[in-house]
Amino acid sequence: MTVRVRFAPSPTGRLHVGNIRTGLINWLFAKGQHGEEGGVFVLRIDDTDLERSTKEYETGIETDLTWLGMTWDERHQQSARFPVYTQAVERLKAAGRLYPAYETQVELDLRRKVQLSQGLPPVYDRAALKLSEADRKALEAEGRKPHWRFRLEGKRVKWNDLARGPCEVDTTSLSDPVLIREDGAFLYTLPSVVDDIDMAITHVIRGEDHVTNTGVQIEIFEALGAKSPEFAHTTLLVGSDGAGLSKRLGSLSIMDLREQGYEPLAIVSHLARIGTSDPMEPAGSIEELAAAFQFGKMARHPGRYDFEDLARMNAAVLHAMDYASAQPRLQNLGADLGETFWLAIRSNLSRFADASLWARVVGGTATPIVEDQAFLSQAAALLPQTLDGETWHAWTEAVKAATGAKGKGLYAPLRRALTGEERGPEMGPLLALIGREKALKRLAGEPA
RNA sequence: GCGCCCUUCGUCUAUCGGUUAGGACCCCAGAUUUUCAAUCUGGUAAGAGGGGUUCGACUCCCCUAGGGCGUGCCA
Repeated sequence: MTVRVRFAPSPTGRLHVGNIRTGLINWLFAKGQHGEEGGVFVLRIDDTDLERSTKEYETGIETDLTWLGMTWDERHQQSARFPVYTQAVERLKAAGRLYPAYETQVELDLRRKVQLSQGLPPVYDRAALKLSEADRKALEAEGRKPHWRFRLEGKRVKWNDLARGPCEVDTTSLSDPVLIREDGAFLYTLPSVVDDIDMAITHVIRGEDHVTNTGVQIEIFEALGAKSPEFAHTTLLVGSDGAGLSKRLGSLSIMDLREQGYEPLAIVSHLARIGTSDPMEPAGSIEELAAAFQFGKMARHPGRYDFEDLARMNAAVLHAMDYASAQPRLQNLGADLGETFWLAIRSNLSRFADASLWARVVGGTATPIVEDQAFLSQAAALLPQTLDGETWHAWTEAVKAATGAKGKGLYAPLRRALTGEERGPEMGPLLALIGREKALKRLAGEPA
């Protein structure tokens, strides 16, 4: 059977590292399946909240996924499926599993507080279940509108979780979930189940914050006469301070990371490897990550999201990037000075955009840093007529012999004069790229 | 409060009753017959605390401490 997974973000904000990790794990699991084409990755736009959902965010989600290489095979829109949800509602009502309740949020809050203060679990007491037809009429005559709750069977719901092993949720200790709000809006729970059934989702993979939901949702799957999919609940991410990160990470949106110059492959490799036994090094491609994906490799405790790891990943991705991949982007930066140039600078980059600095040093104007002009003049006099990749070694030997300078005292002043920078890529290839004319001027202390 | 999950080098982790407790990152050192970086090689470094069970426990059980999550007319 073909594996079918889904990723269902709400277009109420940009994708951030927390929810993209869930999406990525789904993608990796699906695409890592054996068989001709791997599993199917379904993108489901969860825009049932019409107030907060926007087209801009929807586009943003697609942009981010595409950029990361997480292509989708199917795309669905929940806002287009309200009739389907209504049908399911009718079936649940007919089965006696959905009942109207009339408490206001204020009343419910108060009741919860009272329960808590008495040391009781804050579970809905099902008062509405005891309402007679006349009671309901009376309440509606007062102008109250019902919200609808799903009547839990109150049993131990069990499943074998792909990530956590055997799981059990005791639904007797849970409140009957509200499926339809007073204003008629569907809450996440029902559309999610109905869609999983209709879209033939075989594996629901999500964060462990959904474990309790799964207990409830399995009951809904059953109430709708459907077989539950497999479930996998992965651990959440915490920040490097160890505090939970999933719900307060506006600053870690994929868009921000992109703007800060992080490579998609670095982001995806990092996210796929946090909390796993795989080494923290970049994969060659997202497909490679998929091939290596296994739930068994993931730890059961929260993984730390560490920016320093991401930065190192990013540098490593750049260091290994071939010219064919880099070339179009170098052109965009106006920094395409050929393959030799790219190979010379890539191992020194931490962000791709840094390439433009070296393009300027090589092809544009640099202002030399001069401390000892006499030394530089001596060196300039020794510079060969023609420069190539071997020149640097021979030249520095000659300068050393002539001046007695060595080590850092020899190389650092030359680097600073020739590039105007304290640090950078290997000077051998760089010198040849800079060329004799510019090199001489810079050694003379003139910007060139 | 209650429920579920978790706790091994600084960090991410392997181990599924007997191991010199392994790997990766960071860090340190050496090499690249003299530079920062990159690269290569080597090295330092760990089982939260307390009780059990067992010939033997990181591994199984209990308690404590700590962390994550849940307990919504959010998703």
